[in-house]
Amino acid sequence: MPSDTKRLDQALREAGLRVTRQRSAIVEVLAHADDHPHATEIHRRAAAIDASVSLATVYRTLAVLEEKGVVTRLTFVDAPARFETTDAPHHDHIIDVDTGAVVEFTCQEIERLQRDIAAAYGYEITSHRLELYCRKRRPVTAD
Amino acid sequence: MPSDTKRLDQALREAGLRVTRQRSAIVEVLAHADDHPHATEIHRRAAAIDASVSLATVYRTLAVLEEKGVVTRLTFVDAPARFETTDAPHHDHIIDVDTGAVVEFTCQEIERLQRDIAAAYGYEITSHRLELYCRKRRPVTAD
DNA sequence: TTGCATCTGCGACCCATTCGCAACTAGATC
DNA sequence: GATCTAGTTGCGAATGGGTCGCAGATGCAA
Repeated sequence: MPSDTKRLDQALREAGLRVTRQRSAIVEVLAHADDHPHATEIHRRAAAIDASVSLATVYRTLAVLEEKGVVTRLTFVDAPARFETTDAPHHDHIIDVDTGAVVEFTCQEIERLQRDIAAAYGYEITSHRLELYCRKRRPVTAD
Repeated sequence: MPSDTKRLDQALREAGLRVTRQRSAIVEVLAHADDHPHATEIHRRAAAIDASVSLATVYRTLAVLEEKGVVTRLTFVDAPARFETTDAPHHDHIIDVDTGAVVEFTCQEIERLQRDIAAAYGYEITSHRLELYCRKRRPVTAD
């Protein structure tokens, strides 16, 4: 039971939300996931903990947690939404187009440039999205 | 009839595709659009030129043009896909969250940083997406 | 233990997008 | 210009991620 589980359970409680069996199962799954699963996958895993968890409840719980800022929804190109716990303050993503793997990264320099650009057009950034769809570089061989 | 229309018509022909009334209407709409319309809006406008254009054909034509690299599909958060002609080599987008307006911008510095980051993780970028969801800055007033 | 507002499962529904299919047509060939 | 046929089309049904309404279940405060 990582502290993440408690943290998320706590988040539910603090938000004035009831801690139900279903929500606990979902939160447990999120706390253990390190692979940005999508809703159906979260449902599959949560159902393994508590068979009564329905997909609708998974979506509802994810929506609630997202609203509370505890979970972040990632919407990549041509794919169902994926989810991650909001533990790190902010980061962007590299998506391996071959495997679907997701790598997180941060770059303060880019963040700064973004703010500058927005400001230049008279805007303030409310949120942003930076995704690099990538392919593993072939290791350098003697061919 | 801007040259864009001819360019797109040409693209159809060069790609070995037939230039039909429907496609001409759709291409005409795209050539004139400067507001990144979504499929339904493109359909509405194309139907005004040729009432026989169906929504299915709009989607099919957009898919074909996208495949040929003549049109780019923009998939923003919580919104149907929008489309733009691929005239400028590359740019990213600022989306006004209040009005839905889209502003294009480029930043070579960010492009470079992206490549560096991907490389640091052993990746090559195949495509990327950078969107700034923004709100107009309140003009400075004496409050 | 009770009371009830919050949650839940279920199945219907929504909305953007795609697909199957028979009818149509661009445009190469005669 | 008439013919031929593979590429296109409109229609309506299907798909798929996600949401909703409702009646029944259940945290949890009292």
